[in-house]
Amino acid sequence: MLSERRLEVLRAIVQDYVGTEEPVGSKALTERHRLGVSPATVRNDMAALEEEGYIAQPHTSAGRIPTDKGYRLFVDKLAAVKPLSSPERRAIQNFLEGAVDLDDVVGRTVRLLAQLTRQVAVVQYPSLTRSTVRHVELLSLAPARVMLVLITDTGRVEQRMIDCPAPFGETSLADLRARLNSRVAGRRFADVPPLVQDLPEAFEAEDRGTVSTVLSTLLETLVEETEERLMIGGTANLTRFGHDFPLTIRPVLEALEEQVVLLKLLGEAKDSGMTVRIGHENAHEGLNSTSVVSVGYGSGGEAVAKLGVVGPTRMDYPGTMGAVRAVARYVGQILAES
Amino acid sequence: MLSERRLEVLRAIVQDYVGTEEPVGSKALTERHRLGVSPATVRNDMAALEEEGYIAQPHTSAGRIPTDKGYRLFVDKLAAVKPLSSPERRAIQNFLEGAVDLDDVVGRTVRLLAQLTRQVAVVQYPSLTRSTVRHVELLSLAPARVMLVLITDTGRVEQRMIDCPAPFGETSLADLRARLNSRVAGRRFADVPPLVQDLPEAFEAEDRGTVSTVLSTLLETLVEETEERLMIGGTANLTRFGHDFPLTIRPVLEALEEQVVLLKLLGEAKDSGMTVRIGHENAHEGLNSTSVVSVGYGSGGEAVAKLGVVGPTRMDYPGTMGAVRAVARYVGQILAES
DNA sequence: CGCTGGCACTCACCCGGGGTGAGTGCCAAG
DNA sequence: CTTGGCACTCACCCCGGGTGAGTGCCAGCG
Repeated sequence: MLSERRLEVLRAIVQDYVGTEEPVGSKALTERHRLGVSPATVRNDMAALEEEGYIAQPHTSAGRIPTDKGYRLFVDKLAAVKPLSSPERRAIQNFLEGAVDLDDVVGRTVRLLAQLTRQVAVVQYPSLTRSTVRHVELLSLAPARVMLVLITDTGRVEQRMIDCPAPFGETSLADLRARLNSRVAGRRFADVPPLVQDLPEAFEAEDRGTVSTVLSTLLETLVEETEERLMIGGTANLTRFGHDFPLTIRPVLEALEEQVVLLKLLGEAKDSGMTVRIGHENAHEGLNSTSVVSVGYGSGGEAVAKLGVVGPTRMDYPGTMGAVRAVARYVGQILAES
Repeated sequence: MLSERRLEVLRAIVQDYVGTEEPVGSKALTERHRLGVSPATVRNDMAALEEEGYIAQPHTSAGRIPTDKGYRLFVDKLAAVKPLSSPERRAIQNFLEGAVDLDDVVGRTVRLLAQLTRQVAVVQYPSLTRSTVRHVELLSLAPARVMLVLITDTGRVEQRMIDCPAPFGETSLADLRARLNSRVAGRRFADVPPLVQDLPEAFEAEDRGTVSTVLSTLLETLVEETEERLMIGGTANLTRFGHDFPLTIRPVLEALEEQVVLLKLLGEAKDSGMTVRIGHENAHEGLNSTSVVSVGYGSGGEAVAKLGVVGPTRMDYPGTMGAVRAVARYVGQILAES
């Protein structure tokens, strides 16, 4: 177990390194932090910390920098989430309140988060699995061609084109539309399948094939669209990454272009509470020198999606966590109101 | 007027510089191109080209690099668009044919273009202005609340929530829906306004307010959504930009995040044929060291949107132009089929 | 036993200088 | 107009010494 002071030394190292981006030495530490001990003592502590793997030196006779393990200890034990100032909070609220539709909410959120943290922001669209159906619409575009439109309570609209096995009359269509809506409107996606299972039986034999096709398309949509979309922003902040750009930044940009990777990234995070994944804790190789701070957000008490930021492992964790948490809360509020 | 040979020298300089990314000198030129003259002669030509502003030297006693003006002359007079090889063409077609919906088409196109050109690709969603209305749907969500859904021939769906000034019955709604569709279905957006102007007159006095509201919302949607969306990809290719990254890449990333900037960028391009904007020809400051190659694409003979790539002024123009043109053609085909 | 000051050592970083070579401009001759 | 020759420039590379921040170790002190 590390002594109290050694933890204090680690905290000081992390703070200084995050500020200066340069390896920090024993003398500088004692000057900038009131540790109450001499550089020599700090050196001993540093040797111990290095022994335990919390810090490392880039080359002999240079200062120390925190390792992933060091950052991990820092965020777990040493860092308090830093709340935002009240002007900042007001700014957030004002900025988000101007949104006119879901795309706009997500767009504003991503820009806001990128600006607040000065890092890359990632915001997942509210997920459909936990959403409810607001309305299902069926349109006849041709005798044997129907368009299915699904509207969710989060304001998302999905459409599908359906080729029917047999011509389908306007009256049958209206009938199906009415029955469908009375059964599924207001229901959660996951609850829909059993509710519509027996619907074909209510129709004439000649229409049953079409009804089944429509239903299976609907269920498909519910499942497929659980594969969520997301928006990213603030990639320009990657240029503040380090001095050794090309090699560092490239894999990150590549990873950020793969929505699949990002979705997996957010998916790996805990469903409730804030998650911080540091450096090599991220499965994706390109993100081994980045940290991901993410949190769920939602309109009610329940989280419907996640948002977060991606930045260098050398980031201001307390500040970033504070910003992420605050933004998530306000977005939740906005969604609940609309 | 520049002599034939001097133009040839300029072409050689552009080609070599694009290949090596290093200033090119007189001796290297004569060695790599069969110009039939000595380095000394080339030096004279280079001096003349520099005098005219087509090339410049980064510092005294270094080779020359083309200026924006030099590239301009190159693409206007000296470069032939390079057609793709037939395996490439087949690959394009195969890749695009797998698309399942509009988002997918655009997504695939952007990835394809980024990969082919190894640059940043920008693809605009098919625009609504030149599209036609496939169907307008009205849904009653509450007595005085209607949802308007607009479906276009390119497969795009837009929805708007409308608060009615007075309750609106199902029968009136059905009536309006029918009249609306019979008038506007199949029409181009721009032609819609005069066609619906007199519609309120066909309704009872109590419903006229609502009908007007619905109509104005529809017209608003047509106009507003002319503000087009777009998708970008291949930003990781920016890392191949130059050796002096941070300063070059940052403004470009910033510009790429602003959809408005990109839309303006594509908007400035000619409506028909390929447009190449080189370096300072781009209004936006952040893109002063980039070139933009763009072209319109569409399902019929007419262009409904644009796509293009953004890359360093030092790019392979013939190859890039060939790829852009080919992709635009195939996307047009795909859109026409669906 | 832990803290402290002292001390020798390491090593990245910062010059300054000579050498090298690619490239240039100019000129006189073909 | 082209060409070979020539002197000149200057970015780049490499080398070597000086500097300073930082380290590890150790002996002494509370």
